[in-house]
Amino acid sequence: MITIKEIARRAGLSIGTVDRVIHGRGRVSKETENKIKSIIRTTGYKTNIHARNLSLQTTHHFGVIIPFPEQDGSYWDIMRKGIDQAEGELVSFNVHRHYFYFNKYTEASFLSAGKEALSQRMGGLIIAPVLFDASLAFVKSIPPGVPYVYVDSTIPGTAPLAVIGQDSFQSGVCGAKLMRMLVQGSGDIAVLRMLRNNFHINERVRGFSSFFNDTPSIKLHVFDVDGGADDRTFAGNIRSIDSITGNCIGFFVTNAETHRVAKVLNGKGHAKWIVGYDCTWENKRLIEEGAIDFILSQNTREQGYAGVTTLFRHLVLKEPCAAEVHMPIDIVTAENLSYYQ
Amino acid sequence: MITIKEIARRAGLSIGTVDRVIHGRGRVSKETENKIKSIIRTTGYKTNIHARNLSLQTTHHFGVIIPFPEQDGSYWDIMRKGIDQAEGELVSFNVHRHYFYFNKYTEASFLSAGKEALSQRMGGLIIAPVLFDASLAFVKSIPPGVPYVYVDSTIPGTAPLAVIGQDSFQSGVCGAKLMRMLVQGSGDIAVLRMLRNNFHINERVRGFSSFFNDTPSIKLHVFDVDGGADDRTFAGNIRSIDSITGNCIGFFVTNAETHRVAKVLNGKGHAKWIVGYDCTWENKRLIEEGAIDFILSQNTREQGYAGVTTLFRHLVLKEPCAAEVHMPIDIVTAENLSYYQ
DNA sequence: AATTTTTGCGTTAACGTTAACGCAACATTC
DNA sequence: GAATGTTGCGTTAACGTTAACGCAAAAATT
Repeated sequence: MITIKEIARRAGLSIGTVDRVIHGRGRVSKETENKIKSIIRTTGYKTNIHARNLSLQTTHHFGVIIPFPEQDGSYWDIMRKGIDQAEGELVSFNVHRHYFYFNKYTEASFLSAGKEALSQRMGGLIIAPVLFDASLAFVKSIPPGVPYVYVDSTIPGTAPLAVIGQDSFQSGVCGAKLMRMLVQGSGDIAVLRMLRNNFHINERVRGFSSFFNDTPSIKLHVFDVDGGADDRTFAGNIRSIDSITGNCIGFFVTNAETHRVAKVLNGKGHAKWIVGYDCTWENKRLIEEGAIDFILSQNTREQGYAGVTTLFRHLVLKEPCAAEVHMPIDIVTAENLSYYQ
Repeated sequence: MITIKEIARRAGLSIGTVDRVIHGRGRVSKETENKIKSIIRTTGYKTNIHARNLSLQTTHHFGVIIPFPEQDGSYWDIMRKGIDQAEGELVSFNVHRHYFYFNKYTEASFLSAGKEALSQRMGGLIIAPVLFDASLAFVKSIPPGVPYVYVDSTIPGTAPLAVIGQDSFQSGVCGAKLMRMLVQGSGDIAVLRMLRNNFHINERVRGFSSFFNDTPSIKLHVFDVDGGADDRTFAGNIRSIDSITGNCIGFFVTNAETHRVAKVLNGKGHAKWIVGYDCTWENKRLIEEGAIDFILSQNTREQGYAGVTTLFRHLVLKEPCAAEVHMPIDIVTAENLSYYQ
């Protein structure tokens, strides 16, 4: 591996000049600059990461702006696990994560979390842009030079370092395939839209429905359900949906609140087929008990992990990284449950 | 972060002595040693990885002893992808992998590959111990100080740094669950044991069968099939199995040769349900075409990746690592296919 | 013409660890 | 008692990069 010293020797210059060229710090003649750059190109010089970090002696602070861990049925707690794991593996590089939580139901909460992250001068940001307008506004206030990656969702028209997420439409299709295997022949299926105006959830519904487009023997009923309601209200809503349709034998639940639906419908014995989302603790427990049949995992933990490593590769290793990371659509059921978290 | 220099200062000694204690290089009095060790404990000293690597300036050579990539329906080529990816991510650490392929049908081939790896003085080894006796013999000849990790399988009674693999029994159970959904009601199912005396394959058969223990409406027929046979012979064997049983509507194929079975049975239109193993190129293509219904992935790519990173964490970072890594049992079907490799 | 500023480069200490080397003081061997 | 280990420690150069500092010479401003 060629070093700066060797480049300097070949160019008949000092390492200081080479360093200035590499970092574009100026105070170098055009001619010298070109000479050094050509040597760098032809020799394929790569900066020694250890020497750099030893010399720089910097700590890297990553800001993580996500909803409170317990929201969405503790969905965000899973992501935190992945983030913490990544931080643990990168201690040697002085990488530290700082959480700035927000309430996913109020824009002000998001904005203040973002503001706080910026005021604490994070070197990079991991953002869950679940609130579209607030995210758009906030992202514009991020100083240039501070890279940010999106997890879970994305905001078109912005310039993140990377987008990490899952194809929600296709996951809906996948859910439909599983439901089709459970509900063979003909029957009615309820699709529970757990949030209005949520891109992910709408895409899941769209993907699910598309699968049954040419299947007249299956009838879909789409219902809006307030996933944030208290247990009593929620149970009442689910029960009334069940009684309205009467003969729905399958329920597709479009977010991590699947367990709450399962508890109402399959609380005493298995009565309905249930396909839902996300490997939260509660959902895993209910799969084990047989109350949920399939869970589609967003690989939430891996999303968090990938968010940190992406920032790490960019900020610490200064290496290029993929602009889009598509998480696989994991199918989780009782028989392979224990290997997912 | 505390440094060696600081430890030396607190102990009233020089950094040379501290270094000797840390590396157990002797030439230090018992009393001094204890004093330094206690300071290390109380301060939680952790060696600076960058300084170490900068100083050591070593290249790490990892030997990878696996079957020829094209064997087992190119199964091993997938693992190679994961290994190469890991190497790519670790270039900064001067980590290099060297392949020593063997023919999985001859022990001599394995032994010579292993011998060659040792003669080239690899710092660590990744071994696929698919040949039990040969692996056992070889592993005994590995010099102490050269760590090795197993991928795919394991050899009890040996002392690998880590074992990376999948619970084959449980994957068989998982395959049975999927088959049960495809073959509802009653019917006959063929189980193709693709290799004799192979631990993994036998476990998969055992897991699959156990699922149907209490299901009298399903009748299982276990057949031994030579997965190494040429296409003509192979097709003949599959066809004769099909005609012997006559009414088998589901086929459980216990290794990556699933595509060859699917080509024979579902070559023209979907006639039989097929559940098999491993996301090889051919298998993926046949899932897309609808000739294979479900594939259980061993996460082969991730196994290779984990093999390299495990050695890396041990040899380069000198950090502890998990002794057992269980890969999830990924369920792959047409609707989520594109996100797996 | 005298001054300040800019340009273009070299020099150097520092980051933390490693391991070779040096060197007293003491112990052992012939 | 002279020669030869051994023990227990300190000193130092090196690894490659960074960035502050210094300093001529040339250019620009008074």
